[in-house]
Amino acid sequence: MRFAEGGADAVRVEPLAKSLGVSKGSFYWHFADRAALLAAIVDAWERRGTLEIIETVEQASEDPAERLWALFEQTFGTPSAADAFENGIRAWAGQDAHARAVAKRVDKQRLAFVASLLRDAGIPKAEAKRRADLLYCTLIGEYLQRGYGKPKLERAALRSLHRLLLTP
Amino acid sequence: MRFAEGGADAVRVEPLAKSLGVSKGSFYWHFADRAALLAAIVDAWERRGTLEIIETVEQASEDPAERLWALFEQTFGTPSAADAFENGIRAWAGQDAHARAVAKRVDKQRLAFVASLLRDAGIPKAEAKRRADLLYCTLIGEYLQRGYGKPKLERAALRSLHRLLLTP
DNA sequence: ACCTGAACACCGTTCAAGT
DNA sequence: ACCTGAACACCGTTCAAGT
Repeated sequence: MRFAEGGADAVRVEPLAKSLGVSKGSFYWHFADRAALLAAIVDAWERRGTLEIIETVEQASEDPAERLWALFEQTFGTPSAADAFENGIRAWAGQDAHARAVAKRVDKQRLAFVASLLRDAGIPKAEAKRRADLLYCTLIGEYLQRGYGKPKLERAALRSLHRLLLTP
Repeated sequence: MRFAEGGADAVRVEPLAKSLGVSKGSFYWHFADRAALLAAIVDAWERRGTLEIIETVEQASEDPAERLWALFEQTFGTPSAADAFENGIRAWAGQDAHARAVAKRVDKQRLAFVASLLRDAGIPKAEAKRRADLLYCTLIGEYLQRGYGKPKLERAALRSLHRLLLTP
């Protein structure tokens, strides 16, 4: 999808219509306007953006520390188009109310999950929340950097982070 | 500046010319094209984006741990237009070669500075580098979230991070 | 040296008209 | 129910012509 490459501005109706071999007028039968198409893209992301990862992590192990590591591998692991998608959404959330609402909901769910993981690993509740926030910032910062360069955090850095987050 | 609000796409020559009360044709006397204007914006950011912070931090204290805290206050402190500017640059670096080159240079300089701060605080070299990467990811992740919501990391989270980063 | 105005291309949007 | 084609607005870019 174009969205994963150039973000919201790369989603243009005339080129899209051309690549589908229809007139651009036809686009307006399917969507009210360009904003509606973008909203549909954002909505699709919301559906995929939470449950998938949580399920994988919960099936990975029973041990909280191992679960945290499984989460690291799922999210910091091999770069994919999903990273670029995240960046596009967040950049666009700065300008679009709907994208903003969706991004906030997704963030909230993910943060709650990470915090519960850390509590299971024995970190007190308030500190678990703070560390979840830290981890989440680190993750989306890493994604942002991947958008214009190589992955920044290799395995050794992730192992450090894993250890630091579980420090009593 | 428009760039701090909507990023690179918010920088348009016709509206700019209109707001300056000149014809848009006149714009092309001062800049080769829109890309050249954006390049100039990015270059100005590069000049401000490194030295300022480093100087402030070095004057703040002699003690490495206090210096690290001063860095936290400088960078995670009160949100400003500079945060939004960072986001705009990084988003655009995904699509523009010049912005990418500048962003990488800035990242490199800042990371070297943070790593040296951590080494001064007694963290071994390789681990200092890893932790610098972690801190930097966290910072730009925080900035990205500020683009569409309230600051995520409050003082308590920052103090946790400060302590974790200095853990032997 | 700096600006204007007209021209063209590209894309978003609308809409009457077609099947 | 779905599509076309023409029309209009907005903006990037060029360029001959003005001062």
